[in-house]
Amino acid sequence: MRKIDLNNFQVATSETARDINSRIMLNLVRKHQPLSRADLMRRSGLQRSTVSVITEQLISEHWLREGAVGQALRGRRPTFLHLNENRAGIFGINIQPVTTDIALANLSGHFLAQESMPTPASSDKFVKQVSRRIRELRKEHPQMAYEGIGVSLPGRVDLSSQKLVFAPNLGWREMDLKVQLENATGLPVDLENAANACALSEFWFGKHAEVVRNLIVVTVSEGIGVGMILNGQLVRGTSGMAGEFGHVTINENGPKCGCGNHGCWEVYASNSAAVRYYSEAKSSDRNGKTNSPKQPAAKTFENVLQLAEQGDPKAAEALNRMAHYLGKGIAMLIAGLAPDVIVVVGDVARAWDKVGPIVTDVVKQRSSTHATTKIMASGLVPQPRLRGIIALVLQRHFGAPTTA
Amino acid sequence: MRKIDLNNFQVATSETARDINSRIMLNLVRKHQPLSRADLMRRSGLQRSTVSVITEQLISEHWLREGAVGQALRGRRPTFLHLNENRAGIFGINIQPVTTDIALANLSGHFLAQESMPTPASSDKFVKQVSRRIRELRKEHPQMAYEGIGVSLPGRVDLSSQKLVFAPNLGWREMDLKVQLENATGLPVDLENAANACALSEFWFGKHAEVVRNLIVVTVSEGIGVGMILNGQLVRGTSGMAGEFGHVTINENGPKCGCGNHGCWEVYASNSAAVRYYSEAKSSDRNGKTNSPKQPAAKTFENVLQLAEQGDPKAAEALNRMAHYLGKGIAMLIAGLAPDVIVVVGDVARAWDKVGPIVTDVVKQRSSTHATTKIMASGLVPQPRLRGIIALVLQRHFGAPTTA
DNA sequence: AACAATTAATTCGAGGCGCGAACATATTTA
DNA sequence: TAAATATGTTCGCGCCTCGAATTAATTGTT
Repeated sequence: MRKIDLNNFQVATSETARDINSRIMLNLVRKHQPLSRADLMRRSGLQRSTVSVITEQLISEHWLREGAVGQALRGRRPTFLHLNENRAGIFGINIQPVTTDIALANLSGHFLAQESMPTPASSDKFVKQVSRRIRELRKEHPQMAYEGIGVSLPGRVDLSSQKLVFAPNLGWREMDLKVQLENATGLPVDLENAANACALSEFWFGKHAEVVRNLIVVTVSEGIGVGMILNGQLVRGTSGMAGEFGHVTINENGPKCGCGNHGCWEVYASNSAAVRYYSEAKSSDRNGKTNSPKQPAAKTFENVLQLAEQGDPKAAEALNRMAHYLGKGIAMLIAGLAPDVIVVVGDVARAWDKVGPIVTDVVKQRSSTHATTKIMASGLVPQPRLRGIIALVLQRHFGAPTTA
Repeated sequence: MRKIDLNNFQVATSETARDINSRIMLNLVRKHQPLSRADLMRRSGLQRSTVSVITEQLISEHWLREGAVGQALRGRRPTFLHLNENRAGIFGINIQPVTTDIALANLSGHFLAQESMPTPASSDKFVKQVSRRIRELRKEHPQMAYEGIGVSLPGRVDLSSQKLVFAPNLGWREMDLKVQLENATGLPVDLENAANACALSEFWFGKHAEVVRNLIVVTVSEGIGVGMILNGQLVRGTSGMAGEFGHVTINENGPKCGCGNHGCWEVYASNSAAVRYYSEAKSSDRNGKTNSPKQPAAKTFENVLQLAEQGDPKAAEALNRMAHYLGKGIAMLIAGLAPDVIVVVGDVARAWDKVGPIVTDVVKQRSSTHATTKIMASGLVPQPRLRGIIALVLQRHFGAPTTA
């Protein structure tokens, strides 16, 4: 149960009940469509009359549309209701150090357009290029009602100022991306950390989305990010800094991390770590017997994955070590937060047949508690960052209304 | 923003708005009392007429009572409103391995009675003794309207079955304490883990309670427990197992923990750890030069605290080490969850002048993020477990209503 | 002492909303 | 063709908040 926030509450008006119930109905249609008014009545527990009125209102506001007439063994046939998917067009932007993706999605999270471009060197150029592309896309899809823009970032967004802070991998300096992009496009902009976006993606579009209320996403790339859904909502912490479990110290005397400390989790379990493990194994080989003079170089994690796939034992060993440490960190998350599901996102998910069992083993060995967390690799939801960003904007209409 | 849980939602009725607004008003009075109807109007933003009607209703339901007439420079004088503290009597029971506390509190969290007894050896005896004592207390305070019983436990409570599980320090076997106690007393019973209870206590009665929405309590005794308030509500995780950060591995090769693993955080930072550090230092002395033949024995953490207070260097060193490891774990919590406040509860809080600075140092050294978490010792709220248990029951009436 | 100004609190009609019964519509079965 | 059954709509009732008007109580001014 939530405590009422007396510094930021909202009283109920005469329209509050309608707001609550129409959101519930909208969600029921989203989940179970197609659905008749009678179905909605049964699933919601509202009166037939109430359902009728709310449905009429939602249709007039273009949230729902009537579809085909269904079958019935006896009696009048039901008129099916559907989400009007074009009611809200959402732009999703996924900024990563090298590449930036832009997508246009509808209410169902389906992409109407998707494209990539090199990430501009400065935020000014970014705003210019992206806003031009968005103007063009709007012209190409004039039938949509545009809701807003969601941006996934490889860093943290300060909650109060909505400015980008702490994004070491991106060269941009602290800046007000939100206001600039809003001014350039005329659409409302929401910023969100990439790990949080992935968590939202799994939470709204994942296969377990229907039952799970506590879910954690671990994004593994050059670093490690954690996005947490607890009690059915995103955990952002003070000023949006929550989720930096990647910088929890695993070993004080470990290698130095980009954050300035030593032996952070991401130093041991990120893609970069696997590459390091591989090259270390290689060089130790050179120092000893050169039993494999033709051993190929692995400059990227992609290489390591491929080599492991091809049966290279050193690459497999590097993956093993990475998986081992991944398991340690995940064990920490399970002990402390006991989520229903932990989803691993990133290139490593492609080798989950090898990595997954090791992670599970390490976790099993360390879990004394009765927690029954499922660990799985992403892949069910393609483009998790973009999808999550869509979900972020989606929440405005499908999320629980803010009452009290 | 929360996602609506379609497996467990609540539609709005015509009374929903009243429910929301009267809870808001109840909370406003709780925080700012005494308060006039006009004050409530200004603070809530509701219409004067609405405030008047809701006030009348809350008075007729005995939640509020009218008090003195206030002063005003001009115009009619306001009639002050107060919480009717006796509207709800709540029994708080704090079970610990050795001692069990029973308290009777009113709506304000003030104790009308408080007593202790040795913890019974079995749950059957516990139910018998406690329910008899509660019957007697009810007779002694016949003016109260009794709301329920809250029980703080040194273990985890399974969310779905509401049974006590995973309480290694308590000798009782897995059992249905809730139902037994409800049958014996006729009052509704809520069970909660002790760390969670402390978190609730700080959240509802602590000095920062008015502004903070993300708060973590670390309870330090024989083990370490963590209670988390995130997004203004308790995080219990799947089936109530969240918060076992005490069993996160700090050092794989460390001493064995009661949970079966090695080198858990609580092996390094609990009271028991400090006692171990002290006795290790002592024995190493014996092996070397016996420079302090009269060095006293320290069998309990209490001893270590006293010795450190008296200037014993070995005891101070033991506390230092404990503080150091406490800092490591707290740094993990800050990196991952970025709460506004972390409160340390337990005997160690009494030595916070020595322990606090060390903890802060370790955290500062490790925090690369911009999180601005305050770390403090408890002490502001006496009897945190009992108070938290009161808060747990309090939430039924003062918490946000469950809408959608 | 009388009256205006000011603030507190109540009253009352209007409009939004959900409830539930009655009614209209549509289809199958006897 | 009539009864049975299911979907969907209409309408009056009661609950709720809003906002204007009204009553109540107090101070300052003339």
